[in-house]
Amino acid sequence: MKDYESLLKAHGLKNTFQRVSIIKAIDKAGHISIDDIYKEIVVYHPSISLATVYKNILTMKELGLVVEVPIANAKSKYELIKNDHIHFICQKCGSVEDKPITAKIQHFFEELVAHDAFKLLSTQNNLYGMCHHCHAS
Amino acid sequence: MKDYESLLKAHGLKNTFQRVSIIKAIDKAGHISIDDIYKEIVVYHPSISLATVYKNILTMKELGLVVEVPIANAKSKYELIKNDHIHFICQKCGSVEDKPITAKIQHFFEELVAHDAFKLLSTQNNLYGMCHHCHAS
DNA sequence: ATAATTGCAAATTTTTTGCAGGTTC
DNA sequence: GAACCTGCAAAAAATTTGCAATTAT
Repeated sequence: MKDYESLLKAHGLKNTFQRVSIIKAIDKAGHISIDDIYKEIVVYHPSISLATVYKNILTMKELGLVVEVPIANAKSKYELIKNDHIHFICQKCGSVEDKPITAKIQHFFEELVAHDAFKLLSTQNNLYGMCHHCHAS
Repeated sequence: MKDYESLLKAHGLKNTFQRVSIIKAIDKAGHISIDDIYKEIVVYHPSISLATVYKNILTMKELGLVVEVPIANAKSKYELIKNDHIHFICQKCGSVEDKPITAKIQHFFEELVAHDAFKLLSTQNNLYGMCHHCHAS
């Protein structure tokens, strides 16, 4: 991802410095909490308000630009919209990594929901444990 | 589940009316928010305090008796500990249903983490969409 | 009897809101 | 210039804490 301005425009949002900063922070981190988005931006743009981050995350979520990743025993993180995937969540350091979902699994999910007449829209698959790095230390 | 007293004892917790009520509410609902646990108990035990529910959910979570089910765009719900499974989450009515995870999926996850030297402890798989009932109406 | 647990009230933290001034298109 | 956005401060909501009284073992 690079052209954040177009991304905003495509979703009917005005192009502000604050918004570009928010998207940039999410894109850079991959997965990041609201608080951490704010902390990152405030360094180089001290006048930004936390309320602005909250408002924009809400808007971007509603427009489907950003997706909330709720995490057990932690605050939600946010990611830019992407295809369904699997999260490796380290319970020690809190890191979140994406892994591709295979067609096989996708298919399995589709079979599962079909059986129940559940209309599937998206999936979130969190694998909790310890990342390589934390496990080694 | 039926013998809530033994469940508490097994986790080293004293057997109080409040705790049994909390576990009973979770067991009955399957998945329920802290607020709703409180609302359900206060009807027949008006002196219970919301703080007690909070404190106990925290304790039970730490002891592994109860598991937090974080949900995108909603408050976390709680369930009694059980084997890993899949959640069907209706984005209209908020209902959560459990579906068994198959050996196929388990196996897929295990292969995936092995490849990354990630130490897998548990999984949470949320399928978001619309349940049969809401979809029909 | 002892240690744990509860309920209350207050404190803290998190999130939302209203609005005046500023900015984008 | 119109509609949209921002920052601030205040409000509301959610969660945690301290402590005296109560309860379980």
